[in-house]
Amino acid sequence: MPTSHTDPVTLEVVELIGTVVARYHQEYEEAAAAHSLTGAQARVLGLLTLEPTPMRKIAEKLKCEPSNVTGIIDRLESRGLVERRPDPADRRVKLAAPTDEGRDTARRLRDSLHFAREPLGELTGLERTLLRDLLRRMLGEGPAPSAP
Amino acid sequence: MPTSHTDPVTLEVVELIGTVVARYHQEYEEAAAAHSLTGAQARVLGLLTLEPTPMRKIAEKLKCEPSNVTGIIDRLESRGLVERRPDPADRRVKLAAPTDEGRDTARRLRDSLHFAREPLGELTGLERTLLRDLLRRMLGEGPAPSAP
DNA sequence: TATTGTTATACTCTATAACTATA
DNA sequence: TATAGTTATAGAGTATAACAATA
Repeated sequence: MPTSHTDPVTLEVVELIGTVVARYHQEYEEAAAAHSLTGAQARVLGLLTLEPTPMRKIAEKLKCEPSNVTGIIDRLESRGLVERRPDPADRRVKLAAPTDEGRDTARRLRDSLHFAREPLGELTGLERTLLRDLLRRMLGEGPAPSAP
Repeated sequence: MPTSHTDPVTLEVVELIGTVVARYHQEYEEAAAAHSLTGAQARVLGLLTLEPTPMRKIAEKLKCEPSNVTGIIDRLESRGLVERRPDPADRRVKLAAPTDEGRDTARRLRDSLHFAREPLGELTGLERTLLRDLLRRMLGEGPAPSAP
């Protein structure tokens, strides 16, 4: 039963994943910088394009303290990419939402993220399906290897 | 020829890799914090355990400006985990090297990084070999699918 | 002249604690 | 009283520019 954590194959997979992580982050930061955004600002902006979000919830997604979100939204707002709206249901809450320009910036940024797409070009459709199923199982997102 | 960058499988793989990256980073930061180190300090300390390294080269590995390395090494040095040594071959160069305590801390930190080992426990040896070969090809590290 | 490391400066992200306005 | 958001503060990482020592 090959579940050892120190066999050569496992160690190499760990190292390869480390390489993937490093490349992913580097490209993400560069793509953000190309739009004059920091990584944190880019992440928040991307988050808000899904739906207007209370400050508190943004902090949870970012896994940081709520007080930090104030500054990040401040800077995005001062650039006209985000606005604060009142929540009709609870006057304590402020919803952060992207402006039209913010949505446009987020879209262009998303399109510029080539990583994990360029490299995947090396793999056939079958191999990508295989990779998807392996990653799914690894992440415990159900072993269901559905059809491509 | 399935090399599209927008088919459902590719998009899901991209998303899964994003999840892997997020989990990896989170656990790395937590492991570093458990040893009272920042992520950057932990990365540098790990780097130095491979070999004593000139300040300039550390900056290249971290992909940051050399001026930043001064502060990171300062903080590691003030805690007794790292020391600066002269380079006999070039008196301009300072080599950063871990102390015994630094090496010990780096080892304990490395042992505490469970990610990409725990999740891999879900996969059989054959599946891990498969995953390794897919990641290798994706990263352009040679298509050689050597035996497990 | 060019390179290595450092200093000085400014900005962003981070956590902590105290504050306000609502609930 | 409890919660949402903010402010104030301090520490760390980052880039830029200028500097001393050495090559």
